[in-house]
Amino acid sequence: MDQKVEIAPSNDGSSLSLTSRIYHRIRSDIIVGALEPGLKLKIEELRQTYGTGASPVREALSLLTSDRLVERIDQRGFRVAHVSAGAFNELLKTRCWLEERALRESIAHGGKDWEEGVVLAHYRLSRTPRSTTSKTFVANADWEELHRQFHRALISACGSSTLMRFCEQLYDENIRYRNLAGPSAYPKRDVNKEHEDIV
Amino acid sequence: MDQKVEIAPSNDGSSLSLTSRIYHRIRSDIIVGALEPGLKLKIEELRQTYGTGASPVREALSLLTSDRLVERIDQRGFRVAHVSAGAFNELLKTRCWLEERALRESIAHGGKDWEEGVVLAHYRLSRTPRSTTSKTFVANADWEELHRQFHRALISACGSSTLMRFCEQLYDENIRYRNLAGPSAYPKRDVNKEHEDIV
DNA sequence: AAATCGGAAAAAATCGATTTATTTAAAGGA
DNA sequence: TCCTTTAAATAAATCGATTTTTTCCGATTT
Repeated sequence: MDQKVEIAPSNDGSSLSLTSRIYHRIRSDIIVGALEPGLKLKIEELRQTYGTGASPVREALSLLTSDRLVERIDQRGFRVAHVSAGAFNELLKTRCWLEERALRESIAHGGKDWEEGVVLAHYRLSRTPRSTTSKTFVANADWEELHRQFHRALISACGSSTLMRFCEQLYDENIRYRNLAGPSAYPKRDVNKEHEDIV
Repeated sequence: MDQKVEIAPSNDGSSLSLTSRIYHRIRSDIIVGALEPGLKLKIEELRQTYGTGASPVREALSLLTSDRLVERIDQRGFRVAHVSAGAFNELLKTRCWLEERALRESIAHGGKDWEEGVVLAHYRLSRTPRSTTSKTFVANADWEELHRQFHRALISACGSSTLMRFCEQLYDENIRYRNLAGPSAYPKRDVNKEHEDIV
C-alpha cells in the first residue's frame, strides 16, 4: 500500500485563521520588544497594518491577554503590557519557585527517557553558538529556541502540564525582559557552565 | 471643597461592555456546571441566547481561554473545557504545590496586617453556615465567597501577584470540579477544623 | 464492509459600517 | 490661574451580512 499522502503542511501559515496569524505576529513583536511596553494598541491602526478587519485583531489581542503580554481595560481598549523593575523581580522570584518545584518533581519521577531528553537537549544547545557573530553579540534564533527546549526538557517530567504551562509563560515574559534590557546584558554569566552543572 | 461626586457605580453591570457581561455569565455557568464539559459553544447559539452580535461572544470566549475554562481550536470554534480524573488529580497536586509555596512565603514575609487579615477572614468564614439549610446540603453563596477570601488572605503576603493569580485560577478550576461532582461530595471532611489548624 | 468522493448544510471566521464611549480641546466662569 | 462644562474628534464596541471552512451524509468505489 502506498504511503498516505499528507496534505502539504506548508508552514506558511496560510492554513491558520487570520486571528491566529495576527496573534503570533503581535506576540512575537511584543516579546522581541518591537512593540514598546505601555503602547496603546489601537484597533484601527493594527487593522490597517495587517490589512484585515477589526474582529481578528480584537480576538488576537484578547488571546494575548492570557499570556499577560497585553492588558485589556474594558471600554478603553488594549495596550502592550507595562513593565517595571518590581514586576521583573517578582517574575524572577516566581519563576524560580515554580521551576524549582517542577525540576524536583521531574528528578523524582522522571525515567530514563526524561534523562535522555535532558542530555539530548543539552547537547544540542551546547553545540550551538549563542551569538551569530563572535565579536559582537547578535542573538541567534536557533540558540534561543534550543535554550527554550532545554528548559522545557528539564521540567517535562514534573507530572503537571499546568505547572509546565505556567513555567513557560514565565519563561516567555522573562525573555521579553531580557530583550527589552537590550544587548547590554550580554554573557555576564557562563550560561553553558550553569547548564552543565544542572545536568 | 466638596466631595467629588462619583458616578453611581451601579453594579448592575450596565457600565460594563457587552463582552464583559457575557464573559462573566459564561464563566459562572461553566464553574457552576450549568454548561457541561466538552459542550460545543456555538457562536450563533450564544448570540441568540444573549441577544447580541457575534463579536462580543467570540471575544468573551477568547477571554475565557485564559482561565482554561474554554478550549479554542483554530477554525473550529470553542467548547467548554473537558474534564478528566487525570486532569483533576493534576490540578489538586499543582494547586497544593503552589499554595504551599505561597503560604510559606506569606508566613515568612507577612506582617501584622497580613495576620490580622487572615484572622478576620477566618472569623467571617466561621460565622457563616456552609449550607443554607441544616438538613440537606444547599451551597451557600456567601460561604463560598468567604471561603475564597480566606484562601486569598492566606497567600496575600507571598510577594507575588503572579503566584496569587495562578493559585486563584487553580482554585476556580477546583471549585468547578467540586460542583461537577455534585452534592454527593458533602462535608466528608471537617473543613472548619482544618481552617482552625491552618490559622 | 471500509474507504473515498462530492455536494449540500452548518458553523466559524471575517468584513464593513454603525453605534457608543472616551478623550481632547476649547470656552466659560469662580 | 484653576476648575468645570461643552462640543468635536477619536477610538472602542457592537452589529448584520458575507465569505471560508468544516461537518455531515449519501452515493460510489475498492
